[in-house]
Amino acid sequence: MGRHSCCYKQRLRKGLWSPEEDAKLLSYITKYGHGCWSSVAKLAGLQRCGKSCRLRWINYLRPDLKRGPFCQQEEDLIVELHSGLGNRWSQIAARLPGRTDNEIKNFWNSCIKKKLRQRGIDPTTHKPLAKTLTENDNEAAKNLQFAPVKSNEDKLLVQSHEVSSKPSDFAGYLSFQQPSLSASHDSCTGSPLGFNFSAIAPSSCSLETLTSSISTLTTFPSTIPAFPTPPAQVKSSISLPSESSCLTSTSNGAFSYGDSSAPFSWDCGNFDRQRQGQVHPVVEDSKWSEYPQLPCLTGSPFQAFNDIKHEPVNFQTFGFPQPCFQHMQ
DNA sequence: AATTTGCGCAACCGCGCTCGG
DNA sequence: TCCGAGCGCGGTTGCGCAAAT
Repeated sequence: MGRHSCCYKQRLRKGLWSPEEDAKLLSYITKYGHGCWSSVAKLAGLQRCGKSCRLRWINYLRPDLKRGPFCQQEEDLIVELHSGLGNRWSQIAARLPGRTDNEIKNFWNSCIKKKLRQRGIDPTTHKPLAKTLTENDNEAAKNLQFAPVKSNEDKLLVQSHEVSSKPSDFAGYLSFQQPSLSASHDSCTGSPLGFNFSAIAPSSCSLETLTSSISTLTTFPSTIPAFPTPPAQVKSSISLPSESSCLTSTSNGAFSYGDSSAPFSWDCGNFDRQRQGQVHPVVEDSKWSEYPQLPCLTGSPFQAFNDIKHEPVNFQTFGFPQPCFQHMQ
């Protein structure tokens, strides 16, 4: 813990607050409110800088603080919000009454990060850890990713990753596991955009098995928020990740509304942290030829993978509600 | 029993923004 | 328009305690 330069100049106290200091600050703010923090310090008779007083009040003395350990519901909400907002702790805290940004940040860094990693999820991207992205094609094939996601009948889930296990495990895993889905939201409107789900596929599992296993997973849990009603007319869209990010990104099958000229668009997900939660621009029909196109991936995932595995291309889009497949390497 | 290591959390740092003079 | 003070936020530090050695 360092000390503010103003504290040096004015020989102000640093470090932990004593109960007496807390009492002074609490008593003063309860009576008069805080107003200008630099004057609070003086008027309350504290040898502290205003900044320190503000922090102490916000993180500890405020009467509406909840305290105590985070419950599972709060933890889930933090993960969900973080997937859309990133490290914007103050915005996340605004959605958790009684919790401070500092508290949430500490909880994230000390607990949640670790838990996510244990589950094979990258805490930064909220996507499966991409440990095999640089390995050879055979290895990449085991990590084939299935992007979308949702059919007209509110069915179908997403995607695979790898793990070493018996082929038979995979079918069982998908069939019996109630997946922990996380919803992604539009950061502007707050409306749900899509869902992330990762299932673990054994490395020895054939892609045919994998495909059939996915098809057995057909029901959304009832807790998933309502999906936005798609408009009558749907327009395909494409968004462009940066050249570097496209090599390491994963897909979550997010839906997004386009701008006013495009009633609805859908893409294969978020490509890097900067773009997460943003509404991607809709590409005009006439501009499509300017972008790298993949083969139409309406066949099996296996075929799709074979078609695109050597292409350093971003992704493929389809009109809602067609599923598509994506692969990164 | 003494020492080391790891972890959680409170508090500080430093940057960028806003606002008033 | 410029400048400085104040504020808010995300990142970082280091204290204190418990577990491990």
